[in-house]
Amino acid sequence: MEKFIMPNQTEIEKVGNLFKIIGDSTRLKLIFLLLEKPKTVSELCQTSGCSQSLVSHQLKILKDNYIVSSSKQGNFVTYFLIDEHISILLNICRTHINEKEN
Amino acid sequence: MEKFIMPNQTEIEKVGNLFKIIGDSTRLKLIFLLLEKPKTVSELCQTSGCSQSLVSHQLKILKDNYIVSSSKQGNFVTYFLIDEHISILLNICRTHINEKEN
DNA sequence: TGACAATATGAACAACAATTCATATACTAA
DNA sequence: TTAGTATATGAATTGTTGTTCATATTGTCA
Repeated sequence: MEKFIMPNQTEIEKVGNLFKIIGDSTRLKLIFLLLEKPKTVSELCQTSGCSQSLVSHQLKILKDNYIVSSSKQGNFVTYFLIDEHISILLNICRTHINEKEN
Repeated sequence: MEKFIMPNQTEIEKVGNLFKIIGDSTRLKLIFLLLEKPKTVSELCQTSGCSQSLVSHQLKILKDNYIVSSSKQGNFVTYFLIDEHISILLNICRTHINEKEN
């Protein structure tokens, strides 16, 4: 049990925003794909089955929220997850789901 | 580092849904208030500053998603968090935010 | 340079979700 | 039973967000 400190409204909104970002199937799929290993936009399009435009739009949102970063080699842009918190969050969430639902 | 297993579409949607539930400021505020200790609807209205109707609506969503439960004594209904996963999720998220933003 | 490939982006649309308002239900106490 | 309190809920509205479409940008290689 961690010590609990009630966050102020600003922090509540930041936390809420992070969960909102992850709380979308398309973005979450991209995150899971990147969890395996870094990938280019076109690889993400293929493996996710989403359109190129949609993938780019959602990657931008993930990037603006410090969840992924990218590097460019020629025409290709490779995206990767920035840190491990996301991975931990996802694992806890999956545990929660498996316990609470059928 | 945890072992990684790519989830299927169904699991992705479940995980996404859970994050979506938490990813709303009003619900998150209620969760934080309940993290301190169980509270009645009217207590939640007072401490959150939200209308009674809004609080009830959002509590229903939290309940439908197995995040809170409730018990009734007379006219009053006390809500409480079901398990500790939420608390862990929130702490990780707060850590993430403090590291990545100013 | 010109043609092509990979990615990004603005605008429009459609779907969805949060909030409010009015009212219903359930319970208590007189 | 009646009045009053706590909570729940349906419908309407408003705001937000995901997705698509068309097009722009950036880089490669003949």
